[in-house]
Amino acid sequence: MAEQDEERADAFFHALADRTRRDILRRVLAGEHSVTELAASYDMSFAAVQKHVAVLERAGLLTKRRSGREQLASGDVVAIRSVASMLDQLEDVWRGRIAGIDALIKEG
Amino acid sequence: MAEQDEERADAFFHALADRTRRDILRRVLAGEHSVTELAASYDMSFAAVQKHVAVLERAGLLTKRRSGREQLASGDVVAIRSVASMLDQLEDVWRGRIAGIDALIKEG
DNA sequence: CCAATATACAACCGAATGGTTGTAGATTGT
DNA sequence: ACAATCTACAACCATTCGGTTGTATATTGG
Repeated sequence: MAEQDEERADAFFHALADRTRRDILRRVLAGEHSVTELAASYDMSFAAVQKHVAVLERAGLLTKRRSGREQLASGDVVAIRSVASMLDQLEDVWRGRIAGIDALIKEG
Repeated sequence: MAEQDEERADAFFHALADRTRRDILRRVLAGEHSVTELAASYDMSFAAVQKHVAVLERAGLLTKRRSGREQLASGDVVAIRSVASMLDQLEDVWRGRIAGIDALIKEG
């Protein structure tokens, strides 16, 4: 896998490795929400939530759109699909092992 | 999602958020490898690699089997599938939004 | 039995993470 | 114009992370 893909993978998985961020992602996948709206849902400071949103944005899992003084966040389902496809690639490696074993059995 | 699932998700995504660990996972998905064998592949101490293996093991992405003085590590494809299904659930949330929009359009 | 091998784990260290408070810049409504 | 609102970001702090070295414990081969 290319270096750039590894960096993307680092960012993706790191962003997903926090339950507050996963929860934020669920909300913004269901529909647009301003940062203030999101922050109201959690027992932590606005700044903390804003940082979580920024992590998700840097990872490309979420995009923001300005609307007046609000910043409306939206989940990016395409990015989520690309994380899923990384896992599929891991599965393919495993299938390769099985295929190898099958080949050995058939050869035997 | 239940508390226990969130903990599993934390462990899964955290384990996957490091490229050395993802690489180890690829190797042990392809076939069994001892910790020493794995350690030989990376430019870091044996102890560092052993810790990475331990993180993957705690997350349930890898299992070990003793063989003499060696510990043979093997990737668990079922665990990987369950990470993928967590992403599928996120996708479902997004589909719910689309379904909602479609409904609105049809109503309108 | 004993030396070599394979693993595990503790203690430590610098950097990153997840949280805080405080400050400052846009934008809006009156 | 100006007070209120929404957001961004810096500085700080405790904890976790990813690495190190060193030590201890099994297991094996000769």
